[in-house]
This record gives sequence, structure tokens and C-alpha cells, in this order.
Amino acid sequence: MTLKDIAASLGVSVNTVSRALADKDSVGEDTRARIKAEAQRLGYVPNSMARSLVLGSAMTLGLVITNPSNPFYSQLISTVEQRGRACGYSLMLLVTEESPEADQRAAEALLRWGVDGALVVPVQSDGQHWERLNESGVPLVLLNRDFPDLALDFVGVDYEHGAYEATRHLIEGGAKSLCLMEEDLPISPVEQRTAGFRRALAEAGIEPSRDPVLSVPTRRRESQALPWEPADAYRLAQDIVAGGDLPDAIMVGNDYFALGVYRALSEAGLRVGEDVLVGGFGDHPFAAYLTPALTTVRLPVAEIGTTAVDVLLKRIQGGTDHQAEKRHERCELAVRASSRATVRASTSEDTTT
Amino acid sequence: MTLKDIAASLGVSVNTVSRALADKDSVGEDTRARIKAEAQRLGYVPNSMARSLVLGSAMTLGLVITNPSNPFYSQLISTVEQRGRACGYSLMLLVTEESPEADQRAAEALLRWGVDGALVVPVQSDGQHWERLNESGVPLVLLNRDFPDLALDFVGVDYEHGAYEATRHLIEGGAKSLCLMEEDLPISPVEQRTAGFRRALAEAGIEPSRDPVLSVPTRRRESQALPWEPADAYRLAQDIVAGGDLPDAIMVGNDYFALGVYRALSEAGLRVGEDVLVGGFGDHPFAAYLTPALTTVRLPVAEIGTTAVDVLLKRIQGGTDHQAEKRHERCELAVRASSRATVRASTSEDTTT
DNA sequence: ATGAAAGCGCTAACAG
DNA sequence: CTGTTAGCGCTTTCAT
Repeated sequence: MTLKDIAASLGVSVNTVSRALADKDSVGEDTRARIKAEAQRLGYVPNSMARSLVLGSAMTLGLVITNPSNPFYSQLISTVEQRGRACGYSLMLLVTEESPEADQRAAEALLRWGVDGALVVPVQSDGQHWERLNESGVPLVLLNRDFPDLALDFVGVDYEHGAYEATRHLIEGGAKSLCLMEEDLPISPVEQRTAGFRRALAEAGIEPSRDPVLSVPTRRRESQALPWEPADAYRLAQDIVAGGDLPDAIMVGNDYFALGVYRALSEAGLRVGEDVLVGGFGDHPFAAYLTPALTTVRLPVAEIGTTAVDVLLKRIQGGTDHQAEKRHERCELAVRASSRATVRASTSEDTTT
Repeated sequence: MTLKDIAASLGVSVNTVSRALADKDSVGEDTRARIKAEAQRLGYVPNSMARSLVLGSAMTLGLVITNPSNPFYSQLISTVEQRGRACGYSLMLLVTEESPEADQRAAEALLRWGVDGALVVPVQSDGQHWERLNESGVPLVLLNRDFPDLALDFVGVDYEHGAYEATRHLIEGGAKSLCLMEEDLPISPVEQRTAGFRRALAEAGIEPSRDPVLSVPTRRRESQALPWEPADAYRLAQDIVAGGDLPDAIMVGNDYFALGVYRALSEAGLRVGEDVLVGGFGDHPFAAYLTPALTTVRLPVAEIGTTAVDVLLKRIQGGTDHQAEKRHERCELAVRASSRATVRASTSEDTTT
């Protein structure tokens, strides 16, 4: 079913049909009605591809994600898709699983498809292809992971501040020797959290003898990146426990690591929230339901998703005049039992996220 | 940069360029080399839209998901995207958030874009538009939720069997009065789990006086479906505890519900795995790390994703001749401490999922 | 081996 | 108000 078919069936010209269906003026009321009726009858569906070709816009956004299984990103996918569609845009999704090659291929694919713009969580080994894509005229917004040196829009979390606040909270709770467990990816969120953590330590005058920032090795399994494995954090935590000088507070870069830490500690007969305080990142759905409930930094995922889309759309419409803007959205600490030495059980308020 | 530009710059015809770049025969070796070099130099990128328009295929698959935040679906997104891209297909993602209207709009969008085929987790209120889309010539594979009456391919989990096995396991563990907590969506997985649960009860000669299948109300929050809220299960579990006749085993339709159940029970001074056995569904990353570790049914997500893509591609290539096939993949019970009255702590084997 | 011409389905400029 | 013409970028006949 094409415009041509309708036109033929009605004995009018193709573009009268086009205009009638597009509700343009300069079409007789009766003709329009007849055309619409016929279109309905024949089950006409406009061909987006042809339309895009001539219009020069596919009304499509690209979304490049490293790992959809990460709850932060899965929520982002949902938000972005909905916000985009609300503005008339379809979504083309690309998954990179932390592979630099996939990241590069993603940039090419976006260029080929002529998306109107793209939201990108980059594999942060190299950002040149993203810069090039942007220079090719495809507006880009980096999500969550920034290349500070590149003049690309960015929307993400203020991890530095989040880590700082959380660490300070632990210190105020009495912690004197703290450590931070982070995934071993060279990405800006890790850097920022590390910086925030160190700042809090420095401000409190805590000077650990050894580097308090520990790296949890990232593994890969058949085309899947596994950066957030409780098992890996579990092993590292076991080592810490076995190693002798136990910290009295452990920060982790994501809530999944906290699961491993919980287990290692409890197996060693240590009580989380009493012997050792624990703080996480992400406020994943299970965090409030652990025993003890996990203190964690809540990330403004929805804001980030919708803001990113809005920034991108402004870029698409407005052109490329104004400077790149880097937005770091504030996050909020959800205090629960794992960081309150004095409190035994969590209150039910904590569960209503 | 278009073929035309390259052609002009080299003084050859457009379609010589086209064939040279497509590595077709009937192009002189020297010409081809010159053309390729020039294409490289000018940074030529083929326009997928124009290509699709003339070829009649966009090399694109549609993926319709109700809720990306559901770990089962987020993993599915990842698998499908990768498998699809490995076969040369791009992915267009649509999110419905359990909204029947969005579900309908998704079908239209797919038709407009002329995707080569689609994988669909349908909002199961009505499947007619999917049937129509399929009849319009867009091959379709239903994911996870089936319309048994419609002649559409389906790939999903054998929930009936999974629930049956899990329930039997609980009964063998000594349970005499069991209940099942399910989300209140009218979808085939819930039906199947319920059926499996009931079959296990019946076989064991257990005849509860009241209906043992309990429904956890699904809520919505600003364009987001929340079918799996620990808080909701928590409340329901509280009611059960308060209600008097406590079951000695609780099955839940997903692991998130188990979180709520754990809390309600422990707040009532009941010990999971001793006073009350608990079994879940999904084997979410946190399941093995709860205290006690959660016995749960592991779903073959990766198999389902890749199988679904393969079935779809066969459909796309093979045509629409053979009958619809419905594949229910077997799942596997991960037995852990929450269902072992005799075991106190979980062994570390359980954690290496 | 190469070029010219036609067309995918649609929209935008012009005429009339 | 409507029809004609042209063209988006590419591929596929068909000539040469």
C-alpha cells in the first residue's frame, strides 16, 4: 500500500494524497475526506524510510549502552525511550558490553543510519570516534561517563559529591579506617568516586598507611562484560578480612559489591553496621531489603535520562552554536542500618524509595 | 558525501562507484582501487536509509519490551541486540511499560519502519494488533508471554515445569501448607506458574482450605509499571503473618517478592529456611547473596534470546510457510538455604552462578 | 568494464 | 485547490 495505490484507486494525483494525509491546507474538504477514507480502507501505512530519505531526518535517536543488565542503564533505557517517543523520536539501541571495538562500530552504525542524534555511554578507552561523529554533524550527549577533554555535552551523576557525602557519613558514624572497593574500569565515575572518597578522608585528617582504594577485577564471559559481580567483591572482602587490619568501614562503588562484602563479613563472624559499616552506590531495589538494610547513594536516574534527551533535542534543533555543557546531577544519600552502629534494625520508612 | 560526489570527483558514473564499493564483479581493478581510495579520503559513509528504501529491507529488527528494569528483560535486550547485530541487523527498541496503548502504538511503529521482523513481549490484554502485524507480512516472535490461541511463534520459559519442580522441592523439604505470591497481571507466565504450583500440590495430596495463590497488586508510577515491588510483597506477607494460619512455605513469582517476604518474616521473628521455606523465580544476581541464600528457579535467558532471534531470522528468510512453533525452554532449580530446613548457612558453591 | 536510465515511496517546489 | 516535475541516495536492469 503506497500513496500511488490510493491515488490510482481514487483517480487523483499522488501528492494530493500526500498533502491530504499530512493535513496540509490547500486540499478540498471533500477530497481530503475521500482520500482519508480510502487510505483507511486500504490499510495504508506511510513508509518511514522513504519519508526520512526525502526529509533528511529519520526522527530517530541512537542510544549506546555498555551493559543493559546494569540497573542504572536499564532504567536509563526506559526513560530515554519514553521521553524520546514522547517527542516523536524512535530509538535505535546499540550494546557494547565494554568492548572498544563494539564502541567504534556503534559510532559507524549511527552515522550510517543518519540518526538525528545520539546518547552515548562510551567505553572509555578512547573517545575520538565519538568526537568525529559529532563533527560529522550528529549531535551527541555523553551519558554517565564523561570525556572532560572533549567538547561534548555530558549529563551524569555528581559521583564526587556522592562519594564525599557517603564517606563523610561513615566517618561521622565513627569510622577511622576506611576503604573503597571499585570496579577496575578506567571510567570517569570511578575516578570521581575515588576523588570524593579521598577528599572526605583528607578533610577528616585520616591518612591511611596503605592505599585505601581497592580494585575489583572486571571479568568477561562470552560477549558479556561482568563488571559488577558480587562474587568478585566477596573474594576481595575475604582477602581483606584475612589480611589482618580490618577497616571499620567499607565503601563500594555499587550495591552489588555490597552483597559480596556482606557475605564475607558475616562468614567471618563480623556484623555489618556494628563491627564494620558499609555504604553502597546506586540504591538498587534490593538495597533497602538486605539485613541490615544498606546505606547507599541514590542516583537521579530519571532526571538524567530526561535531561539528556532534552539537551540532545535542543542540540538537534538549535544547531551546534553554544558550548558543550557538562551537567553533574546531585545525588542523595539514603541512610540505613548498615551505617548506623547504634541502630539495630532498619525502620520501614527506609523501604519506601 | 554521497556516491555522486565520489563519482564527480573521479569523473566516473555513479553506479560504477556503487558497484566498486559493493565489491561486485565487472569493475576494473584499477578503477575499484581509485574509487575506494577516494571514498576513504572523502570519508564516505553509505546512507542506510536510501539503501533500505531501494532494497526493501532495513536490516532492522524490532524489540518490544514491557519493562527494561526487569532483569530478565534487560538481559534479553542485551542478548537480542548482540545476536541480531552478529547477523547484520540493527535493533529498534520500543518500551511499553505494561500500557496497552503503548503496545498498540508499538505495533504501528514497527509497521511504519518496515522492520524485517520483531521480537515482542506483549502487554497481554489483547493480541489482535500483533496478529494483524504478522499478517501484514512482518514476521513476529513472541517472547516470554504467549497467546496460545494465536498462530504466532513463541519462545519462552517452561514456567509450569519450573514452578512444579520448585513446589515439589519445598514439599519434599517438609512443607505441608504452601502459598504462592504472584503479580496480578493477566499474563501467561503467571498462569503457568500457578498451574505448576497447583499440580505439585495436587500430586502431593495437599488440599488447602483457602486458595493458596495470592495476588500482589501491580502499581504504576508516572509512566512506569511497577509489577515487582518488594514493598508490595512485604505488605502482603505481613498480612499473611498477621492473618493467623502461617504457611510453612512460600513460593513467589519473582525474586523481588522474596525480599519483601524475607523482611516480613524476620520482623515477625520467623526464620526463613527454618520456620518458613521460601522459593523464588529468576535467580537474580542478589538471590545467592541473601541471608539465607534464596532457593530460586534459574531461567535460561541467553538461550531464549538467541533462540528467539534465530527463529525470527528463519522466519524472515524462509517465508511464512511452516506452522507457528511454541518453544518452552526448561529451567533449573537452584537449591539454596532458604528451602533447606536442615542447613543453616549456604555453601559457597551456590554463589558461583 | 562502464554508462545511461529507471525506480524504491515520499515530499517540495512550481504551474495551472 | 490540484497536477506536473523534480529529487532525496542508492541499486538494478539494460545498453554500449
